[in-house]
Amino acid sequence: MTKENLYRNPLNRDFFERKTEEVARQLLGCILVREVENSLLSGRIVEVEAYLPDGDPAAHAFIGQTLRNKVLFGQAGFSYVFRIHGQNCLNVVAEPEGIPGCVLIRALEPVGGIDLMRNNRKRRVEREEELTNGPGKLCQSLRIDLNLNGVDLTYPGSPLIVCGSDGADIGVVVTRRVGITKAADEQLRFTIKGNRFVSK
DNA sequence: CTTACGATTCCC
DNA sequence: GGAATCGTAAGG
Repeated sequence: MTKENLYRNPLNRDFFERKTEEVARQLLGCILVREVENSLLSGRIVEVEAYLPDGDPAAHAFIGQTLRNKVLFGQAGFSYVFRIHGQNCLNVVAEPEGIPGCVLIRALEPVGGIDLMRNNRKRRVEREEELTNGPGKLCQSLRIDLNLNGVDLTYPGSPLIVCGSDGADIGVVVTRRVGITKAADEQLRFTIKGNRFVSK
């Protein structure tokens, strides 16, 4: 399969309809592809965090369904985009319908459209790592905002999809989640070992 | 309507 | 170390 076709061939919904932690691990190495104005911006997922559907005080679903988080309670394989501290964050919905687990995409290794990513950033970016080594940064670089909340990431025609891993052998490191105050001790952050695009 | 609050980023 | 940032939820 050519590279071009590979990046337009998203994962099936079955992939996402599993335990949140399992989806988080398996997402490492997968390619996030954003289509904007006939251009493709893409990156390999190198850092994620799981937010569990039950008894996880740090999860947005913990307080029950609201207008903001309702997509979490729907089908797996959809995007959940929210804004915090003036920045956007991208999540992928996991688990069968009605069970509100999700995976936060925290960092990417840029694959395609790197010049465009630089243009999309508000600040001038020198090092390539700074383009996508944080949840807010990668959303800026890929132009992901609240308009992309609730997008079907498994539909080939979507402006945002997730494609399969290239199959490269990776080591996975598990740590505590970062940047949160509640349930911060849970070992729910997964990163690709040694990858330089993992956030600091 | 008002207010408090972050799953962040950037600058000093 | 601290300011900027802004949509959301909850309370008056």
